Amino acid sequence: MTGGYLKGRIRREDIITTAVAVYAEAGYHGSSLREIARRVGITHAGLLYYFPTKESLLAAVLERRDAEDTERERLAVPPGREALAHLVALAEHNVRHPGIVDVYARLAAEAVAADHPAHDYFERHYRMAREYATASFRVLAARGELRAGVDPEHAGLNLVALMDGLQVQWLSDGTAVDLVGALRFYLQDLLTVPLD
Amino acid sequence: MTGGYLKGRIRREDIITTAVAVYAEAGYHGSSLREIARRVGITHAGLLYYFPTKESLLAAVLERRDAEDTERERLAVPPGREALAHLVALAEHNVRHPGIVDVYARLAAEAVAADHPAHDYFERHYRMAREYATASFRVLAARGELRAGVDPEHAGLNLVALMDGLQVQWLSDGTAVDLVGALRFYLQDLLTVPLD
DNA sequence: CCTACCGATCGGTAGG
DNA sequence: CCTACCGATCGGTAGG
Repeated sequence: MTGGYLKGRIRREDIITTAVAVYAEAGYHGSSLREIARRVGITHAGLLYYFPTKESLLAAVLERRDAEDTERERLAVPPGREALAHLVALAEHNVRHPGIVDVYARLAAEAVAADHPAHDYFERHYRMAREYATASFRVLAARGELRAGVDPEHAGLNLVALMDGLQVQWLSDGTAVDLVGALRFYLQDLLTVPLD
Repeated sequence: MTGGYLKGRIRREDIITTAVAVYAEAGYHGSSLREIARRVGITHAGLLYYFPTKESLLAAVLERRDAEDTERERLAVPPGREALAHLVALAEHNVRHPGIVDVYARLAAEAVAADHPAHDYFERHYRMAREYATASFRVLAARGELRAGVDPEHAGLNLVALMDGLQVQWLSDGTAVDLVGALRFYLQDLLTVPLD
């Protein structure tokens, strides 16, 4: 009777995917379980059968993102020039999928509040992103591929901040902001060798 | 009988100041007129006597910010090296007043949604900020004070994005992020003369 | 500015 | 998974 389990797993994934879309439109606090459930085609009480609280659904959304990110980035490419090039590729991917960008830009801003249920997640997320970026610049510096005077720590922090900030402006007005071009310019300007 | 008008004006300002604080904690959609009114010491119906809708209060908050910014920045310093140095000073000021940073980081993220009441405000705000930054880099370039190969347009967009992104990380975890140092590093690295 | 109220919506629970 | 419900809260209005 694994059929029952399979159906439940598919339904759970369906709910998470729908939640991502609704969070993108309304933020976490602005989203309702009833709206998410309606799009899935069940009642909000039915949704609570799968996720017992609103917060537990948010946790599941963030866990999925972590799983995807870990698979795509951290394990796939060690810190270095290639990792930075991959980051540009990720930005290109995101530009073609605005929904993904939207959710995390909104959640990150909501979660600066210390009592937000996703606060710890984003604090950890940012710390790891900074360390990964900084490590990449250190590798470049050791190979003499980093322009003289560039501090890996500052460059790493600024890279993560830049990606976030570009996303907000690009979401606000996509026609006025060349997200990928600006990111590529920032990175190439720091290197003494071609980025890719 | 201007006393009545004066009292009303003071009360209005009081409501706006309180709204800024509540928006910082809960965002715009997460804030309630009742909570803002409670802190002011009136009922939510009383608040609606001064601001007939929730949205009209948000508009008043943004208008005040515009007035402050215009006075402090646009008119005071023409685009150029000094304008960039002033931007660092503004960041130093903001770091000492986290509440201000908090509201606008939250609102900007909420307002990427096209139907958000502050959407147009932020679209305009970002466009003007980009133009001001870009103009500053153009002035530097004309004087030979911009490092070779630096595109003023990219540098301007990236400066605005960087400030936004740094603010979110700094709000998330103030102990781990040197906002002013990172901003100063970014700017100094683009110039061939001392920033200040 | 207040009291008193409206319809709508929220997250969550009981019981099946 | 659903029906039916709970207490709480929301923005806004009437009438003073």
